[in-house]
Amino acid sequence: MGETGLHMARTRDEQGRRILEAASELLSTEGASALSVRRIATAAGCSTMGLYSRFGGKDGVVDELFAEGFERLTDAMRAKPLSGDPLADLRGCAECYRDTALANATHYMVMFGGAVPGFEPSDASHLLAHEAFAGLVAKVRRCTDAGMFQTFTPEAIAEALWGSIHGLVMLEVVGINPLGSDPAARFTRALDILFDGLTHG
Amino acid sequence: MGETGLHMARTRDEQGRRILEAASELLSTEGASALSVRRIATAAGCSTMGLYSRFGGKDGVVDELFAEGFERLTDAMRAKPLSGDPLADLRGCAECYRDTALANATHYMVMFGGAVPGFEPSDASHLLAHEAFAGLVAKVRRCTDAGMFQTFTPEAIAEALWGSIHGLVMLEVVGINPLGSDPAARFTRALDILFDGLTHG
DNA sequence: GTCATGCTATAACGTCGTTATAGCGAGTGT
DNA sequence: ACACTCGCTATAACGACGTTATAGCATGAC
Repeated sequence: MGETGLHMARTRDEQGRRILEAASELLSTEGASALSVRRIATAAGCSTMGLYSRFGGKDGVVDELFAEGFERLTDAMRAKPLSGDPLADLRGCAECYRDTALANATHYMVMFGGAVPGFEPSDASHLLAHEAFAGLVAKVRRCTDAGMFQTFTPEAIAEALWGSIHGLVMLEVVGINPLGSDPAARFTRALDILFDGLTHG
Repeated sequence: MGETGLHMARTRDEQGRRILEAASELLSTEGASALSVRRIATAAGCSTMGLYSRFGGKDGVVDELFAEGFERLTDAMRAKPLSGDPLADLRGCAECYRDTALANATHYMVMFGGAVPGFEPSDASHLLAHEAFAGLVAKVRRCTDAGMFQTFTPEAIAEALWGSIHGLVMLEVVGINPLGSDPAARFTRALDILFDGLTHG
């Protein structure tokens, strides 16, 4: 629950940590619309200027939440132990991605949904996102190295996988479900199709 | 360019049409952040109350843009003539979806990206979205009827396809591209994998 | 002719992100 | 010990936002 990212505990002072924790709590419990400078400052027990002196403004705080979301995603996928079956590991990674995204739906909307109107992630945060993607590429490469996928490069496969997974998760997070079907089963079926295509059926 | 949806020309008066046209123009040229009540009213040549008396507020106008976006999507996909090859038609439908979404990127962000903070589509607009999905299901059913896909029901396949396509398009619209690869080739490769999976490779 | 009704435009309210400003406490040079 | 600078604080203000209240004014009914 309350545990936040690692770097914030290192580089920020007590007040800065309180601000980030208050912002993360607000985002988790009330969504991105609750992320106002005044509300964060009040919850953190300081004035609005506390955000500006430490983070340069609202976007600076949001950028930390953006990074926090990616850290949770990468950490969750990294935490899964590797088995002898690269294919099963990759599938587990996809399921783990979905579980983590749903468990941090409001963070996910900040990361990919443009939930904070003018926000653009910093270069450092973009790098975190890139690292998360690199982890997926590595898991795909284990399959291609084992000769399980023969169509494309690991990077190309990871791109297609990530895009597809992202779309399915995104529709689930925002609650779009034209047929009212079970999202978990829907996700599993989509993975079935994708993996059938990758292993050439 | 300036042509708007059909229903707005029918049911709205001159001023209402001007408001919707100004809003659509603002969305297309400057993005969702330019969609403020005051700016729309000024561009339409009326007072802010003109929006409230006709559309009940900002969300009423945004709901029309939401519907307009779905109409453009369904119209574009319906406009493609059917060939004798259901599989090629379905692929063409997917490519058409991407082309239309990219050509109306700001509309697409309103429809799926939550670009307007508090906006929730009306029931009527939800129905339009459902109809768009039904069109995709019909195109999938032509393939299953021809015995080309044997794994799942047309609805389940359409769900997986739509989610995957949506994710790839969404990442492209917001400019996320970790490897800097060509988006069109990326999209085509993802479709290759999906269709390989559907036809059992 | 008088009244009611509905649309109009203006003004106001509360909130937003951001900036300007003034106060204050710590460190520094002499 | 004292004046001075500097960084951080809190308060207040600015412009813009969505929305609401209000008053003016047209038109139709009787």
